[in-house]
Amino acid sequence: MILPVDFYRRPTLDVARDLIGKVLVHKTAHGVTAGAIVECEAYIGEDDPACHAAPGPTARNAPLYGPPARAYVYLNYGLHDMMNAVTEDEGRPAAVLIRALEPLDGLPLMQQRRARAPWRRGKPPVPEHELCRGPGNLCRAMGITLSDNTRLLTRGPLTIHDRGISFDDIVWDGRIGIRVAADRPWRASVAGHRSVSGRRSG
DNA sequence: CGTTCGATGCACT
DNA sequence: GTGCATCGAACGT
Repeated sequence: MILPVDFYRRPTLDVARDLIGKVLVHKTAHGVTAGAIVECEAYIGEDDPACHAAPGPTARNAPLYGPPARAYVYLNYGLHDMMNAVTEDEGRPAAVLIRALEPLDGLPLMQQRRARAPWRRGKPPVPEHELCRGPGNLCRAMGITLSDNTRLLTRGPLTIHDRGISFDDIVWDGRIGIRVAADRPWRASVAGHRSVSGRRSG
């Protein structure tokens, strides 16, 4: 079942929690890839210094101000595409950053896309649980790029589904990789899952 | 085990 | 010109 628009039109922390275990699906000419979300982060409003809406409306962050259930994709560090799901009502800029997936479908295609990265040339294949570990890596493995920005997530090539997967032990931590407001516990992840980014404990 | 640092493109000031 | 919601290699314990 594809998640309806009303799934996203809710408080962003609720959406982030409920996105854990949901399945991101991308269909392209090369084939279908899919993975279960095991890590994501909430970015909520102009009062959140780490949210792209903090400076107020700009050309880049316009999708955050738009209606929910759309993708907000942007380029970071000149190298990595980042994919968010826009949440809450139009005019309330907020989104959930998808940070890691457990690969489910199209693993060979994921492998192929990861191997095509310039810095991976001539390197051994990526282990399965690392294919979609980290926001930049998952976009590369899934073939998600800037051209998917503003796309509706309720139909078309890029969708998020409920396949009845659920994880126990969902934990909240501070968001990763930001230099401001890193103390807000707005990062949801599956405890101990091998595809979750950041420090591994064993 | 840990920390540092370069690659790389574009939005924003 | 500056600074990223990163990745992974290189180096120091």
